[in-house]
Amino acid sequence: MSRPPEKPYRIVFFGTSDFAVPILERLHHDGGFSVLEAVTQPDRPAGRKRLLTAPDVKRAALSLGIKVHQPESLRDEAAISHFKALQADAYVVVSYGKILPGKLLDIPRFGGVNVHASLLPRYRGASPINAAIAAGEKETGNSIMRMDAKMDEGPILAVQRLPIDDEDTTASLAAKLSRAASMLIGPTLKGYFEGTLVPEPQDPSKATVCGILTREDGRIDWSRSAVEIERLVRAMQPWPEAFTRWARGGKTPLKLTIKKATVLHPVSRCGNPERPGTVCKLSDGTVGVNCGEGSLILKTVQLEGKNASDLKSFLNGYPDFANAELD
RNA sequence: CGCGGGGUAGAGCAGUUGGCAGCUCGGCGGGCCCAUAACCCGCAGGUCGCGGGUUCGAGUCCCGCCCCCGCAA
Repeated sequence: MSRPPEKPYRIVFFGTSDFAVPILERLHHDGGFSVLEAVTQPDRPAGRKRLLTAPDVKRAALSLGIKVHQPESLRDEAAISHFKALQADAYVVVSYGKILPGKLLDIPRFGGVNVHASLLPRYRGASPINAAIAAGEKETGNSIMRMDAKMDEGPILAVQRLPIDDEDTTASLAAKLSRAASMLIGPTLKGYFEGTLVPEPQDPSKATVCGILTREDGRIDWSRSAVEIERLVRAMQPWPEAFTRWARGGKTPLKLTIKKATVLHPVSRCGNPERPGTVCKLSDGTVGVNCGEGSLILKTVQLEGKNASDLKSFLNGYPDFANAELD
């Protein structure tokens, strides 16, 4: 506001995944900022063909005409001198995927500002959206903080809250959060730069931490409750996806991904109260699975090697699934 | 050349040593019933992913290509 448009703040953007893209775009189109370059992870081999793949932020930056920088390391002398030469006012960091060393954060006069998709100090760490859904939270949000050397522990500049819908997956919720954060980033940066926003320290006694997800985090433990498993299905979308194993006819078990499920009953089981993981066919033609507590209706599944299909179709091809034991 | 599974009716699948292309669901028509995601009768619907080859004959065997999926990231 007090800043004339010919002197925009000089920003270096650090980001990698698609979550960061709307925020980068917003900053780029905001006349109050000049995005000097987008720092993102190097292209990596990905996909079935092991093709070298560019991060989403790289593609977005290129189409916006923003210079892209993909250092292997931020800790060598070359990196330090590169960033010193940029003479940025601040770094904006959104799901970059690497820790920024303190030495780097000390370079710009306003340091680093990070967007984190949780209501800090809860869900610090690498998978805040997944963790919030899996825990059954009713709301989550974004926190914009000033960065310090420790992970997600810096003082808070701004918070926005967002309800978690019963149907939300990590994919759908991340899209909402990303869009929301893109609206908040500009005003927050300006407030911070101009001193009207006072960073508030986090209360460490309320902190929780979530780690980076692995494939195994998607494995379904049928001894858990139906409510928890249904949340897991949504929390693990789009990756790694909730899965179980089906040893069809005693053959080698195949991975069965549960793409959509609903809670049949939170407490009681379907069919005979067998061991958890037992499938039972219901009178209306749908299929339930007994859990440690309650039972789950499967809606959409995908067997290893096959395309995803709804349960009705699946049963047409695999009628024996109605009596399957899942593991 | 990273490893592996797959492509057959609208959907999901089966198809044996090469020998008339099948099952379940869905669709259409008819029947039955107080009633149904129930049951009975009938009908339609296929360039078997694409292109070559072997053969009297290929969904099936051989070669090339495309696409989907799991592992791996």
